Amino acid sequence: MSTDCADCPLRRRAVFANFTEEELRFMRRYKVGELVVDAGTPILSEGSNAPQLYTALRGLGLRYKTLANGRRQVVNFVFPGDFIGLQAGVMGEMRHSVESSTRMTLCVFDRSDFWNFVKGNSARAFDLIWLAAVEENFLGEALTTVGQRTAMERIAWALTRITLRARALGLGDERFVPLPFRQQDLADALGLSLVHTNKTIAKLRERQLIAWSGGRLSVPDLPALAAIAQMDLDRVEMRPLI
Amino acid sequence: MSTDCADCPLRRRAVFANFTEEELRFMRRYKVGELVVDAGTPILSEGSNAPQLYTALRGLGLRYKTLANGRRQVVNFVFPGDFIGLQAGVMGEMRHSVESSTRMTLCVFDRSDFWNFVKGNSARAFDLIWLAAVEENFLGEALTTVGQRTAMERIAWALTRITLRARALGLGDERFVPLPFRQQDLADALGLSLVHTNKTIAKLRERQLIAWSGGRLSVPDLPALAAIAQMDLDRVEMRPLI
DNA sequence: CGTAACTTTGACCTAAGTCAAGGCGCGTGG
DNA sequence: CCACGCGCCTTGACTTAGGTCAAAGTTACG
Repeated sequence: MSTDCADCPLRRRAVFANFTEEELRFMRRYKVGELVVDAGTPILSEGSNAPQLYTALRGLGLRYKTLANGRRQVVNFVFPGDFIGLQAGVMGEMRHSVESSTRMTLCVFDRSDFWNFVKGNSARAFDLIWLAAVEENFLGEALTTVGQRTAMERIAWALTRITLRARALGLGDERFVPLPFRQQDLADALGLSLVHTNKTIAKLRERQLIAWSGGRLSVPDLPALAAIAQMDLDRVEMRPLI
Repeated sequence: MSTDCADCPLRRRAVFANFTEEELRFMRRYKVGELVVDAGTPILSEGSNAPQLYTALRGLGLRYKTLANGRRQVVNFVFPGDFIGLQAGVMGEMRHSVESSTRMTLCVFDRSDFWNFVKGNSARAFDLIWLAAVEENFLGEALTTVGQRTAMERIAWALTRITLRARALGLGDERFVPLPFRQQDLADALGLSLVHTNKTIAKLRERQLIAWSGGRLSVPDLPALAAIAQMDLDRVEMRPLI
């Protein structure tokens, strides 16, 4: 059963820009359905010329690239509100794969409508540029993290980022945030080995800076964690929704 | 003396999509001038709310981020045709700095016109999305490189990418490609120390795979270099021009 | 309950980092 | 005109953060 855009679970969240009635009608024209996938399902794969684009509505996932030698780089984590398939929409081919880490609900669009979508509503076009710029910014930060920070700093950075992102979306409660990823996923995101990731997490745990088990993360003192990561906690940004 | 868009040095290059007369007129409306800067000049800086946006016309530069502890991550190299300041245009603030490595010529736009620009021409809006998606794709690849490849692979990857990019733009000749960056820049782009970068380059030189001196790079056997980097040489992409 | 998918721990190894000393080309000014 | 200084590249000796291997715990679940 497909939800109407007016009842989209994301619209209620404060992070997302508000839509007018007219904008809502416009969006409704492009939504072709809803997709629910189980944890561990491939959604798009690298090199594929996907006919469908998505917006994540519920659940978490991973974006990753695979090398010839089998190593894997997790490029980002997918949260509700993320647009999936921009590269396919614009370049005709995905350059990374996307897979669910929990059960996910996705809002489905047709790739063939992409151009009309951009043409038909310049506010939405602007939002897509915004989304792409935010992603670009994130990847620049991730690159900086993997290129310049120590293992301890990287892990602190990733957990801080995830906590911020999840809280902004109203996921979890004031104590816990959902973290359904495996340590291997985190390791692959940060360019670390699984073993070293595990040992570094253990250190953070000993120092009472985090508690992570059963797919839930608790960060009692976020500024302290952010300080380890050498990051500013300032800037929080409003995100547009596609 | 500002060149007219019709005579833009980039339009002649085959990589760039062609403009109609009408599109040309539209672009001309937004160009407010041309800027020439010497090598080593800061163009935009992280955190700044730049009033001007640019397209690189001639010369090469660097995008980079600086950490609290002074370490620097070079996020990308700037080539002719690159749009500079998208983040400022859309988010109001740059999240990385840009600096010239050679004398550069830049095409100047007003940030305040950005919204009208997007609104006034959906083909240009589409191009901006494209540009952002290409950058996102590049950063994902760079992240994968820094996260998963060895020092030797990283250097081979970077030099292959640069050679491809420069050749596509018609820079240099069939033998040499301009490479005005310092080894420190390359090291900062790849998350390696200067010393290790130098020693790795020396190995590639011994094996006759590259020759780099005097700001010029020669790669006699690109497929061999690409093979070391574990990359596909397939996909070459048409780029739009702003 | 069995088993497969994760996490944890310990012992050992190596790719890459750090430190330090030269080298080399080039521009400037005595 | 040459020498001094400065920015960049090169090389060698030594250190270390993080990787690899291997084996034992823990969950989650059919």
